[in-house]
Parts: sequence; structure tokens; C-alpha cells
Amino acid sequence: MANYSKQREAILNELHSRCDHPTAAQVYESVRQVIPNISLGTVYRNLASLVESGEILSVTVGDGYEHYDGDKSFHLHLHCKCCGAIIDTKVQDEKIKNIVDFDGFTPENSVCVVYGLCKNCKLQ
Amino acid sequence: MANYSKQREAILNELHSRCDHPTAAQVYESVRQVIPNISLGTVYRNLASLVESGEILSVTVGDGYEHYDGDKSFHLHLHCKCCGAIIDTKVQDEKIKNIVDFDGFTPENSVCVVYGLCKNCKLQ
DNA sequence: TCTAAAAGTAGTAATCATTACTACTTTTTA
DNA sequence: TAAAAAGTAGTAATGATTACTACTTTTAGA
Repeated sequence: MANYSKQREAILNELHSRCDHPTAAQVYESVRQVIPNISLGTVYRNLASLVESGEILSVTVGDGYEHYDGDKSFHLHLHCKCCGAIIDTKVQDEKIKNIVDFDGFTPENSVCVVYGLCKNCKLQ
Repeated sequence: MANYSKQREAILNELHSRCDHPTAAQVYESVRQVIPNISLGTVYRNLASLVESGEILSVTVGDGYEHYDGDKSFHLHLHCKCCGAIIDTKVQDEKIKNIVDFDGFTPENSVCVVYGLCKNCKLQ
């Protein structure tokens, strides 16, 4: 089990206080405002352990960076291939089970990315 | 528009002929049986252009490799955190739209990964 | 409280999947 | 055909992420 550390607490707080999907480097830049000499390796290690323990999710959209999400509730990520935005959209949680055949698989977390064009980019 | 090349055709054939989700290195190993001196860079370049053109999908499950999928139909990837298996499961396509609020977003492709335990690993 | 073991950290070096580059080959178009 | 455009093999470079080490913090038991 993981011990307490103010670094991990600060990283988790940062992810809970924002609604976007920052990369490790972006989390590092923000947490440095609170713990100036925190190291980038510490950010990576804690993000990995938080994903491992299921406290946060990691999201990949194919831009070469891993993104992190403090919102564990089931939702889709709409990734605009034009502007790169990652937009959250809720799903009616209880209904998803009716249309998916899990066949004995025990789901814990999920990360769904839908690629396409956002409203703004579609108009341009 | 992309020109024809036997390398890209072989890569696309390979992805269409298998039901798993190979990495670039695994595609390289297979396609080498057909085109022995194909280069790994060519595999990467063509996989990227096939993803770009929407002919295949890339799937990330957090194991450090990008995986590729020749099946573009909407389905979920069940990723077992124990054995690492990636299991496909169908979704009743037309029903998904009723439970997701796309709010003007135009979806093109989607890659959904559900993390958890597969039937076998659950029993052990 | 102490105190030693366990876990975590900062800072730096190393890794390695992926991308970029270059000289050459294949495909396309007219 | 022939020249332009696109693609390739082979190799070098990139850079996000991971590993390593000496030091610090946390934890649990006396």
C-alpha cells in the first residue's frame, strides 16, 4: 500500500481541481506552484501509482502524450482532430450495461475516445 | 492522396487478416514474411497514414505500445489488467447514440477501452 | 517519544518506441 | 517515354518516460 506524501496529495488535488486532461508535464508545471522543487520523475511515478490504484484515469488520444483525468465517472472523451480539444460527455451509466456484452469480464474503469470534429471546427 | 505501394497493401492485408491488436513491431515481423527487406520505419509511416485516412484504428491500453486494429466497426476493447489480453466486444451500434449526448460533435471513429479482469483471471 | 525499516523524493542518467533524414526506387500523369 | 510526385530502406536523432542513487519522510512497534 502506498504511504502518504505531500507530493502525491498535491498531484491528486491538482487533478481534482481542474476539468481538463493535463499531461504529466502540465501537472508538473502546476504542482510546482505549490511544491517548487518537486521533480518531474516524482510526478510521473505518482501519476502511474494513482492510475494503478484506480484513483485517476489515463487517456490517450494519439498526440504523443499521455493525458490524466481526475474524473472517474463513466464518460466519453470527444477528441477533435482539428483543434485537438478533448471534450467530456456524460453517458447514462446504467444504460451502457444493456448494450454491451461483457461475457464474464469484470469492468473496473473505462476510457473511451471518440474522434471527430467539434461544433466549432465543423463550422469553419 | 496516398499513392499505391505494395508495402502499404501488405500492412493493410495483415491487419485485415488477423483478429488481434498487434503493435507496430508485431506487424513488422509478420509483413517481413512477405516483404523481407521492408523497413520498420515504413511500417510506422504506413500505419500512421492508415490511421490518418481512417482505414484502421489505433488503440492504446497503457502498456507502452500503440496497438492497431483493422476492425473499424464500433466495439469496445476489454483490457485485462492481469493477463494483458485485449478482448473485443460488440455494442448495439444504433443504441449508443441514444445514451450519449454528442452536442454538435461529429463522430468519425472511436476507441473505447474498458479496464478490468477477464473471466479466466477472475477465477484464479 | 524514540528508532529502525519501509516507502518516497530530487536530481540526473538511461531507455527505447517512434520520428526524421537522405539517397534511391516506384508510381503517377500527361 | 519522361519528369514530377510519392514512397522506401537504412540509419541517425528525438523526446516522453523510466531507472537509478543518495538522501528524506513516513510508518509502526517498543
